[in-house]
Amino acid sequence: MSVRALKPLKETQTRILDAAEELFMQHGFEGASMRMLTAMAGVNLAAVNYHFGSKDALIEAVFRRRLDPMNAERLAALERLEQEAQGKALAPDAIIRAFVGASLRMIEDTRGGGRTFSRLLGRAYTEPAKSIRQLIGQMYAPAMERFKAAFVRALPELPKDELVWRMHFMFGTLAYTLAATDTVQLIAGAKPEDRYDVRVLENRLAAFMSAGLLAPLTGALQVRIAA
Amino acid sequence: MSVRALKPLKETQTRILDAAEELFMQHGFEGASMRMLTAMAGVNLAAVNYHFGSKDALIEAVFRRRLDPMNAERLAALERLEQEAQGKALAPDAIIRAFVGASLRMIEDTRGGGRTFSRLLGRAYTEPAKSIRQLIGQMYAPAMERFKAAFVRALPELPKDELVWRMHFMFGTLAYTLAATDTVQLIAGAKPEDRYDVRVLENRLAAFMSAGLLAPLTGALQVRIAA
DNA sequence: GTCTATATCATGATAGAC
DNA sequence: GTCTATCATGATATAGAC
Repeated sequence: MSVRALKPLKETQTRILDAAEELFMQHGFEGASMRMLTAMAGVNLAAVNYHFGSKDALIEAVFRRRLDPMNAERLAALERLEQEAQGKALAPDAIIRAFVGASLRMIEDTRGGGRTFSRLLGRAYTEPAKSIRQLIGQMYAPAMERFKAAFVRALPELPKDELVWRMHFMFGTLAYTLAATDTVQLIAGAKPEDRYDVRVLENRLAAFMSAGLLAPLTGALQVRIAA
Repeated sequence: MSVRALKPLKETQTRILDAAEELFMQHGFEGASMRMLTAMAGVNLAAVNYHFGSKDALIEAVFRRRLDPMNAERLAALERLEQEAQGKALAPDAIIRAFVGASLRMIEDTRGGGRTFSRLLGRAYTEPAKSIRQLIGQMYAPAMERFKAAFVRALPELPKDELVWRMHFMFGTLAYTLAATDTVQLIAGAKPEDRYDVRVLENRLAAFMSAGLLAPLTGALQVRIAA
């Protein structure tokens, strides 16, 4: 056994990021103080400023650590679908699953903190602080453009602005589901210690979203198309 | 003109509530300090504690002022529908509109602060502080029970736990839409000063939600029904 | 890289004069 | 009811020893 094994298993930065993830999720970005955070991580109060520069920079690092790989995974899934389709239009349901799957798979990662992060992420979408919403918006922008283009090709008859709204609705459904994973499973009668059955949840979500995305254009909506 | 007209138009409590609504929406509950808040309201720092007792009690008052009438309106709309139907099952779309309409009508109220509150409300659903989610959960509970019962009668063939999930998804769609009213209209190409066309938004939302609620049960979901 | 100690400032709450 | 003044606490950030 090397000497390193006696030291803390994780590097200081990682332990700070893990603690920050947990505490930002529980108490919000303003509610979680650097004192709470460094205490949980088992590091000195000054360590955050040394390694990250400031609390704001730490917040950005927390998101970047998970979001960059997640969006890369999303885009890879979409590109794989498009290659398999060989030029044919994709099924909307498949596009939805490519987008949603990356988020849901993170819920399963209880040990690595992915589940904690997914709840944090769900909350961040409606975070009051403009800087945080901008930050997340920037990280998502490239993936969102690609998925929008895929939906446009899959649903050429759906008006573009209607598509934007429906993508927005789908995003809200996902965000809220991520944020409230604890609440839902209680409502649905599961015990807190139950592991999520992510595949069933993906089926539920995809069914709901697909139907909503493909909803008929009726009434006042159709008037706008005629015009 | 009476002497009263020369004094501030609104009572102190009201002005505090209005300022709190605005600042809680912009900066969150922890981020908005009592100093910011009393400065905006044009009242003394000590006024909050005098009139409400504490910051937490103020938060509760902010929600109660709008949420109690809103849920009463919701329930009244549902009961009116049921009376008109004279025992027949309601259309799911009509139930959805009864629930959603009360929230959306609040968006139109730019002058009275309803729109500000609706954005605050959308964010509060994913608020980290447990006390606030509990507070809102309690205020919503009676209405939620009644609407769930209405959905059960309208969709007897839909399994109960599936209904709970779909109500959850609908709630998320609405919450996110309320929280991001500013973002969406920019995405959709509207100018910030445009007033919302709430009837069109209600049609969009109802179309999406109805389709999602009535989505076919396929694949893994159907396995669960057979079991 | 890690620690202690501290600077500087903002917070929620309250006591007590008016 | 409204004000001023103040308390006790906790916040982020940093300087400087080790």
